[in-house]
Amino acid sequence: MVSRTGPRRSESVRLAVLNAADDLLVEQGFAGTTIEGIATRAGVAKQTIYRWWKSKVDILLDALAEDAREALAWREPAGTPAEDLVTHLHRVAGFFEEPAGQVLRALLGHAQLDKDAAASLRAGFLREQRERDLEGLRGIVRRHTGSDPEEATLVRLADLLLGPLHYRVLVLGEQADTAVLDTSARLVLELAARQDP
Amino acid sequence: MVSRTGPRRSESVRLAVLNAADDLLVEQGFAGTTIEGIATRAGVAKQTIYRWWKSKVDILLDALAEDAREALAWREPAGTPAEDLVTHLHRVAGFFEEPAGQVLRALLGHAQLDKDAAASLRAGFLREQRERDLEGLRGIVRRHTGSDPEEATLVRLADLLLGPLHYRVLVLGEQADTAVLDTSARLVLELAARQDP
Amino acid sequence: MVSRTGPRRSESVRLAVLNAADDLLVEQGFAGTTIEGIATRAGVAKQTIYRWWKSKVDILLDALAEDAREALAWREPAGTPAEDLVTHLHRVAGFFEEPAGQVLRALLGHAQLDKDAAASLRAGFLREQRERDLEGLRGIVRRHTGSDPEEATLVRLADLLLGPLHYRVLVLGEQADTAVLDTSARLVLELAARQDP
Amino acid sequence: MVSRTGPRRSESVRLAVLNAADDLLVEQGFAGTTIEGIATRAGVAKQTIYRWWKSKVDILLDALAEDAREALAWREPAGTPAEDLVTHLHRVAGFFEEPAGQVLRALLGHAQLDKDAAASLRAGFLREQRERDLEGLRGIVRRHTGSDPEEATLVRLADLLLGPLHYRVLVLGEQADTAVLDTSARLVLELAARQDP
DNA sequence: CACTAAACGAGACGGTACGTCTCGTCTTGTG
DNA sequence: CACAAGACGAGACGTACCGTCTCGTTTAGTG
Repeated sequence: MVSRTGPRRSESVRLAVLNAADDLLVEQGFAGTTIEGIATRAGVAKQTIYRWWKSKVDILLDALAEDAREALAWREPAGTPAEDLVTHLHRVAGFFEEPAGQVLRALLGHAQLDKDAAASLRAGFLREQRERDLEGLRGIVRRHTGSDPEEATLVRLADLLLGPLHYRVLVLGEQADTAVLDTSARLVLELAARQDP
Repeated sequence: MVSRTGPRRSESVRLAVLNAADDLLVEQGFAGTTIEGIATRAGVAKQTIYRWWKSKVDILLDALAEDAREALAWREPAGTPAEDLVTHLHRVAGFFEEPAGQVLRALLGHAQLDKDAAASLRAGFLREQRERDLEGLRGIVRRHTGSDPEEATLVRLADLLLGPLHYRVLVLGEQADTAVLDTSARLVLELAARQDP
Repeated sequence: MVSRTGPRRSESVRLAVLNAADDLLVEQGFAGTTIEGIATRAGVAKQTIYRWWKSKVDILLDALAEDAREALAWREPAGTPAEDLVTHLHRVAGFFEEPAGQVLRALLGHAQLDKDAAASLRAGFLREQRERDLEGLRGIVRRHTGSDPEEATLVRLADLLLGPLHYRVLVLGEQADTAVLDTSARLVLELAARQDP
Repeated sequence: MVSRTGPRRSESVRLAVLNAADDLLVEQGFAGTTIEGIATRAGVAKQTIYRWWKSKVDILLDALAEDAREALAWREPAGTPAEDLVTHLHRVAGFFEEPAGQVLRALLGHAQLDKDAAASLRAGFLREQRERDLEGLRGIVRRHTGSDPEEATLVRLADLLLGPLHYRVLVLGEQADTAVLDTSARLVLELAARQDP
């Protein structure tokens, strides 16, 4: 006999918790986002939260997976490789202004403070996003040069492409401007064409 | 008459607190670095800490100022501009492995979680470091090309130089490798020479 | 539907707190009886104490109610009215030497220092004890004289009976001796018989 | 050589401290009367207070000595012994309503909580006041009966005289009314005349 | 249609750290 | 050298959440 008796996990509870966490993060910041607060706001018992999530970081990771995958996905070709690349970069930059982007920012920030949280984030969302980024960039380069770059080269191109943007946002705390995004994109394509970096 | 009567702020207390905070951050992480713990470790009363610092972040900012300025300074020319630039980048990358670098990492992480902390960090240490970086890079470019870059160009070059490194460390959580640092440095000098980006 | 869901107040916690408070008062005195100390000694969290009591005085009032009612009760007739009256007085005098008597002494003392505490003590324990005293004395007088005294007379008799005892203990800080207790008792019965004061 | 060099204890400081303590006790109660508060209100440094007094109780004892001696003194005969006795009792009852009476009440209350404070109070003010009371009562009895009472008798008479009053004020927290004071006084004189109690 | 059995709300509990308050001591410069 | 000013170590205050643990109630299958 396989199936259990009794009630199943309530999907409405799950969504209420994720939404409450998202809302609190935007309204109260990371420190103000407490399990106690999420429970109250979601109309849920603390025990119910602890039944399904290990910590508030775990909740936010869940919320992020729900929201960020699509927002940071590489889209189908819609113009020249250069245009598509710049468009993607701008989408990423814009993402950091949205609520879901705030969640990512908070998780990246918390990852600097907590090795376990860092491991979870990197083993899950960041690893997948890194794969999506490399795959997306590989497609752009292929369309631009007609051939696939080597893996090591691709990795370095991705760092050059995404590094300045993240540096502006995470370290300098400023929105990335068009100039720096355009430069990054142009450079990456130029280097890819040279087959040199 | 200018000078106050009564005892003055004790410098030994100040140093004991900064050291205790540094030590605890490395040993226990950011969450484990509590005011209570710092006070105990430093052999100091909590009230004394609250008299001089607003929060543990404030303490860490103070500790950072004490330790990081020199470590992240641009040195006098010692080789070709390219050599000096790569050397500097490696020094920055190495800094993140040191205790003081852990403090910076923690503060950058916490800045993603707390707007006030972000403002303090950016109004103080990061603004000064940004100035040092721009000034240092300006000197390198001048020696490399014989003339000063425009300010807007310089800013973009700095983002290209430092972005990939910080992206590797803060987002991907890996040490920056020689390949990516060399590429960043080489590219920046090439762009500076072209006077184009 | 009446009953709440969830866990109920733990009686064992309540008793542990009351006992810890009693013990600390005797061992450390009133100032040394801190909420922190009670919590530690009772093996209880501070928050648990604050959930059920407003202050340490509130705890001591609770402890007093638990212990003092019986000790200060008027007993069934066991001899002549005069004998019973003297016996009761000696029991009251002896009570001040016991731990529970120390609690009452402390609360009476603190009531001189804090109007709120005074109000709590008088609205609760002291009012009830006053009623018990008047009722007990009324019974003695009835047995002695064959009729009930007037209420105003009864009040004055109670003050004459209990005043010297409390004056010795609280003001002079000496144990009440047999002579003064006997005199008080004898006088009160004499006055009651005269139906005069 | 007797006299010291340098400044002497400042009498104005002494009075400022005593007044500040008195005022604070009336305005803020005993707990609100802190050394820190007294120092601020008196415009005096804490150290200066600790130089001359051991604690706030010590200050209040000092203030009491200044104010209460006269108020609780037995006056010269002005009428019949009975009249003088009742008058004195009313003066004592009234004293508890005055600021200086509040100080005595606070010190009596605190004496229930602190053995050291109790010892100081009883070794000083209370012992002297007890002597004044016995002496005063002895004079009244002598005038009333023509002879001196025995010492043991005198003590018991004093307890009967003052006990009900103090019981009303300190335990029941009510003002002593005329009826109880008159009864006490009348009884004491009657017993003295009988030469019996 | 009972009879399980788990999910859920509520919330008591032992803890830990928070930031504040006052204590009594010690230090420094002024009159 | 008394004094004002105030830094300092100490430690209790009352609060906020933590994560764990009962409780009764509700909701599905199972027999």
